[in-house]
Amino acid sequence: MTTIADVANAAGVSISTVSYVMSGKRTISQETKERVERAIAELRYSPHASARSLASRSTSVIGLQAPLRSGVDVHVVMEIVTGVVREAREHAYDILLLTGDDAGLTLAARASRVDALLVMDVESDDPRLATLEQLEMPSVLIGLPTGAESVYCVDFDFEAAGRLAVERLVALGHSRVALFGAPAEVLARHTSYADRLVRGFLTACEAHGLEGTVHACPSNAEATSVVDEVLAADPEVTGILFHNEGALPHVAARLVEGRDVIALCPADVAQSVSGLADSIDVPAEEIGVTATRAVLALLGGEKQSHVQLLPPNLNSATQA
Amino acid sequence: MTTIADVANAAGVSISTVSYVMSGKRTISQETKERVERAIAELRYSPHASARSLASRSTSVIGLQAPLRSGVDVHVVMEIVTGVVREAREHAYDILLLTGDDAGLTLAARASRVDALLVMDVESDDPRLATLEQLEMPSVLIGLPTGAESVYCVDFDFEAAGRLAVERLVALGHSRVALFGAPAEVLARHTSYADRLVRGFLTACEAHGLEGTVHACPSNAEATSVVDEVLAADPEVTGILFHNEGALPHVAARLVEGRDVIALCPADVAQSVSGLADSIDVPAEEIGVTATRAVLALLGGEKQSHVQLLPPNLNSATQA
DNA sequence: CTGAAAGCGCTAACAC
DNA sequence: GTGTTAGCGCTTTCAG
Repeated sequence: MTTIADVANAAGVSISTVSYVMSGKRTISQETKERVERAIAELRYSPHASARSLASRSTSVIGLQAPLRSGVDVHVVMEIVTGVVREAREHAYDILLLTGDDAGLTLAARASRVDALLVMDVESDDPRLATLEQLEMPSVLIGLPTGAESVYCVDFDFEAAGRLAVERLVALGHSRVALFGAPAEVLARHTSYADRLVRGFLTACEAHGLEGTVHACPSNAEATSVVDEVLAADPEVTGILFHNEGALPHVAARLVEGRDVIALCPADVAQSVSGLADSIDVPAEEIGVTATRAVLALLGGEKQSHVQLLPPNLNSATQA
Repeated sequence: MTTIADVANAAGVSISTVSYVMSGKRTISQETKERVERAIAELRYSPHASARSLASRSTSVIGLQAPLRSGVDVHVVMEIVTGVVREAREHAYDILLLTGDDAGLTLAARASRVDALLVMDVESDDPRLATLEQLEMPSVLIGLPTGAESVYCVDFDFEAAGRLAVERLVALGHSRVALFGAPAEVLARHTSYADRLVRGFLTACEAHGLEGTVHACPSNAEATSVVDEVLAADPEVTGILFHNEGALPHVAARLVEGRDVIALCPADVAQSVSGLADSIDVPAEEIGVTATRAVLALLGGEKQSHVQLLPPNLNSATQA
């Protein structure tokens, strides 16, 4: 293992000079700077992460709690994680994957393994909020718990998306609409995004004097029976907001017969299903990037708003 | 921040005693042991990870290179990662998520950020093999590059799965069979598992004197046109091995008309699609667990075989 | 513009 | 059975 001392020797300078060349925290003559950089390159030196964090009291690691639990939309999760990792690496940060429970956060934080925390799969009344408070470590939620003013939150604006969808369906002339959403288990634990979508949807229905119903939906082929039942029970439902990427390919065909379906999912998924009226993109990777930027800003001591919601956009099929 | 010195003070012992109580590396009297443990609990002490790794020259972190690139089967990737994280945590190891490129490995390894590496999305002739060699860090591939005797590899035995499927189709009486597999891009870069499945499939076809063809398949609704074309061009194809989880729900219906389809995918996915002849389970989470165990064994200095392939099992629909 | 040296919090000899 | 102490490799004062 080559250390900073090896580099100092090779370059004929002191250890601190090498350190300062790397950090740029003090002015170095062009000449010594080059000598040091050459030595670094020749020796393929790269500083020992633990030694550095011990001395500097920071790790350049962000802890990420990603949902490895059932019911979540794997595709979206993966894209968010991709965004997080990409943005973090761009700023020389690494991502430590934490387990989903409360202990995952606590362990990483208390052992000073990470500089900050990024928490996914947030529930409306999330038990981890209290934990985060205690840890007093910079942290950002991907999601939006109810009445959370103190924490930092980043997410797609599912509530606005619900409203937008209803407004579009109204414009298309529908008077009975239905939301097919997350699996029952996700709704049952009041996952933040599912709650907010439902709220936006129902609020808008009320505002427009529509009848709107909400239906949990399994993420696989079983979705077909749910859809069939609902539509059989109420054939007047002609406008549909569909928010379940896993189920979509199974039900797309029977859904669009004489109806308008707005799919809420990543753009590529929507594209692969034909016959949809419109779609609203879930910008998953962008969520990850934005959340990571928020964390980095926090670490940089920048002030910022506590809640950042990415606005929904309607992709009109007729315009394409 | 509470340090080991605080604990030592509170318990009225030396810091080394505290250290030894935690590691169990020397015998401690029951009494002092309890005093120390009480102090640890009261102070909520947890050792500083960087300080520990600096002194002990090990991090308790495993670097994981997961594929965040297109074409891969997100569902399977997620399950593998789940298995990895779970097994790692069970042994007090954390997972650092590395970017997919060559630099990701090198950076983490040279900075001593990790004790070992776990590499996913392996290609038959993977450029990272050379890199890994140089790094001389314990590492395990999830996949099986061609002619790799020196590295450690864990994976599902896709080649055997290909043979097994053909044998089953033969037993069902088919004489013309087709494999619908990974997207073209995945095949093009010779992803290890795709290559091996094709090899097993074609080998077995030859052995049984069958005509077998292989077709790349997009992971979305576009798969339908591929399937339609192939089946239109050769209506005699009655036995099918389908290895593309993303495409399966789109094509299942039209595929099974008068044919037998064996799906190669995680059990829950297969279950949600009806009308299949049989399925072969891809035990994704188990792959993750097994690979992690291999890494841990390596770290523990245990000898083990270089290649571990999980055998395929046929789930007969008729037996269910 | 550069060096010397004091820690960062822990592990693991080396003492007794 | 327990304490003392020399590092681990780096950052950052303090001193020129």
